[in-house]
Amino acid sequence: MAQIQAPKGVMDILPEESWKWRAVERIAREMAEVYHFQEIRTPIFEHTELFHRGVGETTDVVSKETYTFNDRGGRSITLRPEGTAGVVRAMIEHSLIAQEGARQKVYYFGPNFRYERPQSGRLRQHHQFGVEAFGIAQAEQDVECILLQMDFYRRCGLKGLSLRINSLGDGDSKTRYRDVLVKFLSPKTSQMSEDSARRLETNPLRILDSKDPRDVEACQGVPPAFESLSEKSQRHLKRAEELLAKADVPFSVDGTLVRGFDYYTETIWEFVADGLGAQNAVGGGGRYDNLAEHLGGRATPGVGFGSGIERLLMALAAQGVELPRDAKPLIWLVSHGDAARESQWALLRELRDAGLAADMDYSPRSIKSQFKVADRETARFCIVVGETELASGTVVLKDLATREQTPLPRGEVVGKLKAK
RNA sequence: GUGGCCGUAGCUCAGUUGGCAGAGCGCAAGGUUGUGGUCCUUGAUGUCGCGGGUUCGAGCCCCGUCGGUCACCCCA
Repeated sequence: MAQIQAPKGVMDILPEESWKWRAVERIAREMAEVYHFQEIRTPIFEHTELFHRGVGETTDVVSKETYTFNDRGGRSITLRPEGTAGVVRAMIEHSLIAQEGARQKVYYFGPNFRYERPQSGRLRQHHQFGVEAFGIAQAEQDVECILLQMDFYRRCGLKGLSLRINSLGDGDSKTRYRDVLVKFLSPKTSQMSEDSARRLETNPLRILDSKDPRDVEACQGVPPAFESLSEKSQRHLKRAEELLAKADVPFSVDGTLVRGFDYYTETIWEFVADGLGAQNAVGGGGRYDNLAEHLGGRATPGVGFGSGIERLLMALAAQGVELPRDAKPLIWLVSHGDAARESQWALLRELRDAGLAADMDYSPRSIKSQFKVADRETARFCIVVGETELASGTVVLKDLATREQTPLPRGEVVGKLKAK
């Protein structure tokens, strides 16, 4: 029988790895809650229309990378390729941003799906930790998100981080910059890649992101985005820079930084980390002041980021960083003889009732083998029972690290271990 | 979607001009019929990714396909 493999580009997170995921998730939740964000969980699929309108029809992610299908009722459904659109939809749907002055700060954790060719740091299912803050237009909110993101990385032990920021400005500034780009690049259309020549019509900002040597050449001397900013947008960017500097956050302003989704306005940013391959961004974000209105809600400013968990773990591994492990100490029950095994089976129940992590081997192996298994399972203590102990109503408690063995009345062992 | 490299035991990998499928690690049992990590002995485990083709004979050559990996594209 042919064996069934996982679909291309997805990853199983096995027990030897899953503890790292839990460590990262724990840190993410702690940081989000310290910054007073609350968790939100939205579905992993939505109506296709949401991403077309929210993320943008002309983005690569939506136009050629979505998992889209008709469900049995004939509705067009798309597996979410990013987290923001669904969160905004939920905010509007549940009237959380319907009132004037409403503010909401939420975080999420979960999978995203993009139909791409897998490579280092790029999968068809990947996971993100993200936050979104609604209702606050001030640059403080942008910087709060950046600080939270950075603290999250630092708490995970990530090194070699660099932060780039830029501003696309409000809607008018963005349109103005678009026109500037078209004017600047149009004479060079013939020297650019076909993709970029096409983007000149559909999504000129994306051309700035191209690594094609022809496009890089064409973009030489391109005017930076901040030259097209309105006065208000300039002030917003200046304020964000000022706040970052005051917080001693190293960053650089990159006037040609752009991001893959159409909804961004004003501040955008990206964190790059050492230890990754060609896909070296661990996370990025930005402001999206027009998105809520664009999706049919009340006009509400918003800002947030998404951070890739796989990439974070990859960078941490490459940097040799150890994440904190929070396993309960394991107690392994060892027995000699059938009667002793029966007795241990009962003790196992008592230990577990007391909330202690305990296990034993149910096959009649030799004592030696039982210890080997205990060792392999990284047990901290063994409780040994044989004929002698059964007869005297005692157990032998062994500390596997020190090899120290102490006989105890059976009735005392649970309490003793609970105290450790 | 395009291109390079790679698919042999659970893992890492050898496998000669086409001629009996291998090693190390891991796993199991034993080395005082009651004590682990080191050491020693013995043992088990394969649809050589899958499907065709060439050949007396294919892990090896050819075609296809699936998967992995890296880069482009794009992004986390």
